[in-house]
Amino acid sequence: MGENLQNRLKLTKQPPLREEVALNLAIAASYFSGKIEKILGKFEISGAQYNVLRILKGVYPEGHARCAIAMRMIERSPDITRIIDRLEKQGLVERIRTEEDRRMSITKITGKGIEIVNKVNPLVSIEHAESTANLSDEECKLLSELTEKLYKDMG
Amino acid sequence: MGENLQNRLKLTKQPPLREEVALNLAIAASYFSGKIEKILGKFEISGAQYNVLRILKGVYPEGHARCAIAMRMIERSPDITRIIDRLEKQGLVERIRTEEDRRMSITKITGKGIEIVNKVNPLVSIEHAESTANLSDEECKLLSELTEKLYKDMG
DNA sequence: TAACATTATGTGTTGAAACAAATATAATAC
DNA sequence: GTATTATATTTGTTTCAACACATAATGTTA
Repeated sequence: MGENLQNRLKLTKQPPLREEVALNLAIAASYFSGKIEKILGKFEISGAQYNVLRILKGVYPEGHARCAIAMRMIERSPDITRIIDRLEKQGLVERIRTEEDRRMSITKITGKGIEIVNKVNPLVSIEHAESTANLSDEECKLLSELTEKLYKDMG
Repeated sequence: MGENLQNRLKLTKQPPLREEVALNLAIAASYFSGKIEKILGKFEISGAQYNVLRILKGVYPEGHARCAIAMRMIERSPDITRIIDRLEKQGLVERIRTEEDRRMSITKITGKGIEIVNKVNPLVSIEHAESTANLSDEECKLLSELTEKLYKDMG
């Protein structure tokens, strides 16, 4: 067992290899998201909200239906409606009802929403660079490949 | 960019290397925790609760103070008290007030708690093995080392 | 075209997380 | 030995997430 895991969780006995990976992955990811949420807190948006804004900015000036957003979320959330509700209340997105399919409500990012993402993105980039400073480019690529392999054929 | 990431998030342009790592890490970890929480749901406990039980089982028949538990959590939670409240209500842990330091409340896992962990652990092990089936032992070790490097010198 | 299934979103409710402030005890400094 | 500071936990409050169910529109099929 690595000494970092040992220090972090104060484990007394060596966990099986495939449990150790899972633990390390969870710790690393939680560490990352904590850093990012701290940045987002300054702008009074949550990680989930930022995720939605990031997705909508990608298709601006078009919008996305709720289910299209749900598919693209990093952490899948069953309750996009409420996340959009809050973003709408803050004036960061707007809902549009289309005539083609009146079930759908298309959500579009507003100018104010774009502005926030434009302010947040560089800070997030810097944080990512700093958080991964212990890894070389080669190691980053390797880590990307290994994690992608993990979720490859999962629903 | 790997095609798995491409498929999962439907990205149109290549993100910078160090953002790609962060995305992949978050997706993989979320995938893992989703699988585990599905198992835990059958026993009506949350991931955080299981985490506490796992920690307390490690020191049984002794217990831990609240802050000792907090330090050992995989995802750091500012609100262990409430998690313990709920576990206590379910009869899975008990609180003991020690005479040495009357500020502290020592939490100990009960027999019923141990029973649940003993039922859950094998299922979690199997899930971990299945979830990492795409990786060889060597790749698992590598992934462990890389993720440990990430959170190494972080608070 | 009426009936049924499917898809897309919204609502109601309950339980849990986040953050700040409060309480209680212990350790330290003077 | 009292005042101050630090530590350990709990409580209050507000916001957020999860789950099931409800509503509405579309698609499909006899």
